[in-house]
Amino acid sequence: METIDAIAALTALGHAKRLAIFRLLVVAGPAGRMAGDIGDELGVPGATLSFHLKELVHAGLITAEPQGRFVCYRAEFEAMNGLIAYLTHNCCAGSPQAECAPVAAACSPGDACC
Amino acid sequence: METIDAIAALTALGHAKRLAIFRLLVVAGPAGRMAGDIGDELGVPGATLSFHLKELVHAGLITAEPQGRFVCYRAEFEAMNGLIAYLTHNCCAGSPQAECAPVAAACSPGDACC
DNA sequence: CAATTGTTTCCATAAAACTAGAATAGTGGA
DNA sequence: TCCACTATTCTAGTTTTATGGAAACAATTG
Repeated sequence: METIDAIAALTALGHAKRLAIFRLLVVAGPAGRMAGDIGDELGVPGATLSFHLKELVHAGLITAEPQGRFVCYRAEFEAMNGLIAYLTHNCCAGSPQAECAPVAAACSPGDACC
Repeated sequence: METIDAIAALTALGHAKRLAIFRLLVVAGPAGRMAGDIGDELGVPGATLSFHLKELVHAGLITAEPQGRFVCYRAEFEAMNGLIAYLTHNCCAGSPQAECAPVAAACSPGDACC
C-alpha cells in the first residue's frame, strides 16, 4: 500500500460514523450489508450516510454492488490488511524489540478474529 | 482499545505529516527521535511540527520525554497494536473467510517487521 | 404508466482542522 | 548574568470537512 492510499484510508476511518460503518461491514464479512440496513442500524440520515459511504468507497476500504434498488456494501479486507502492513512495516528498523509486540498478538488466543 | 480512542488514533494518523512523523518513530523504535531531528528530516516548520506532535501525543500514539533542552518522542507500540486489534476484532462475525486474510499475513515472510 | 421505495446528488450552513510567523518559556554554556 | 538554542504556545487567516433537508434519480410493483 502506498502512503497516499494509507492516508486516505486512515482519514476515512478517523470519523465516528465512518468507523462504525466500516466495523459493521468487517463484522458482516463477505456477505456485506445493504445501505438502508446500515442507516437503520446506525441511525444516520440517508444523505449523510451516502456521503460517508462514498468517502469509504473512495478510500478503497469498502465496495458497493448495486442489486436492483438496493446497494450492497462490503468491507475490502485486502485494503484493511494492507493498511495494517503499512503501519507496522520496518518497525524498529527491522530489529524487533520487546516494546514492539508482534502484530500477530493483535488477535489474542481464543479470539475468533481472522 | 475503546472506540473513542480508536477514532482519535485514526484521525491523528489520517494526515500526511502526522503519518510521516509516526512512521519515522515506528521505524526508529524504542530509541525514539528528537523533535528538531524530526522537523529537519520532514521539513516541517517548528510551530507546525509542535502542533502535530501534540496531536499524536494526545491520541496516545507517541510519548514525549524532555531531555534537557531537547524532547525525545517515541512511538507507543502498544497503542499501535491495540488499534490494529480494534480494526480486525470479530471480523466476519468470528467465522474467518477466505476473503478475510489472517492479520499475521500483514507481515510477509522474510519481512523484518515486528 | 403512476406510485412506491431505496439511494444519491445538490446545496447552504456550520464546525473543525491546518498553517506558520511572532512571541514566550526552559536549558545549558560562556 | 547574558546569550544561543530548542521547543512550545499564541494568534489569525485559510482551507477543509460535516450535516441534513429537499430534490432528483433508479428500479420494482400495482
